[in-house]
Amino acid sequence: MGKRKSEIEGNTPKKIKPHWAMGLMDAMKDPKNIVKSDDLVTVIKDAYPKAEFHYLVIPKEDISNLKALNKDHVELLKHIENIAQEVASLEEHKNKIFKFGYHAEPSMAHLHLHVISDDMNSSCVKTKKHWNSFNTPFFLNPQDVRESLETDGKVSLPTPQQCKDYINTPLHCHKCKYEPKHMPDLKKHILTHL
DNA sequence: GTTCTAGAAC
DNA sequence: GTTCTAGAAC
Repeated sequence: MGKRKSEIEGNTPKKIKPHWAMGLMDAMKDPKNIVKSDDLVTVIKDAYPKAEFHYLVIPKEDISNLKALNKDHVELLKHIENIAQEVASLEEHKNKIFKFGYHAEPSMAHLHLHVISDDMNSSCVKTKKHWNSFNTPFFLNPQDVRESLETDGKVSLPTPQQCKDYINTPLHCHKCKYEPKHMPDLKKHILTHL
């Protein structure tokens, strides 16, 4: 293995978050985004929903991402999952199916659990990455995340290469065997499952 | 994360 | 010629 570019150039390998990655902080503070909150978490609507309903459950404790978790956070994760289930069960979501997951490599700082209806029917879904981040193993099951934390004291994550492969997986419908030619094709196709 | 757009794909 | 996607953004 060759040296990484950052090492060759003598840069610090530690990544610095760009300003846009801090967006959840501000979104969390703005009352108009807040769906519900308690001592431990805030639930907001995703600013660019990737389905008809799309929420984020965010702990108030400053946790950057899954890598920052330890066994002391297991109860918090259980709480996050419970709140996610509560939000999904709201009356306005009657007859909707929801799924829950953490992105393996989130773009935004601050731990957040996605609570998203399974229709994927949204004008904000535009790219293969959008699609695959919710419809491949890039979308991590919350129980699996919590159980690996309980067992190992840290969250078991796919490697960066596995993440790339998940995101670059050829497009496929999440409800049937259909393999679309491209995103506009897929976006038309999913309307048949509504 | 989004926006924009060059050039690939058709 | 138009549609679509992938990569830069100071």
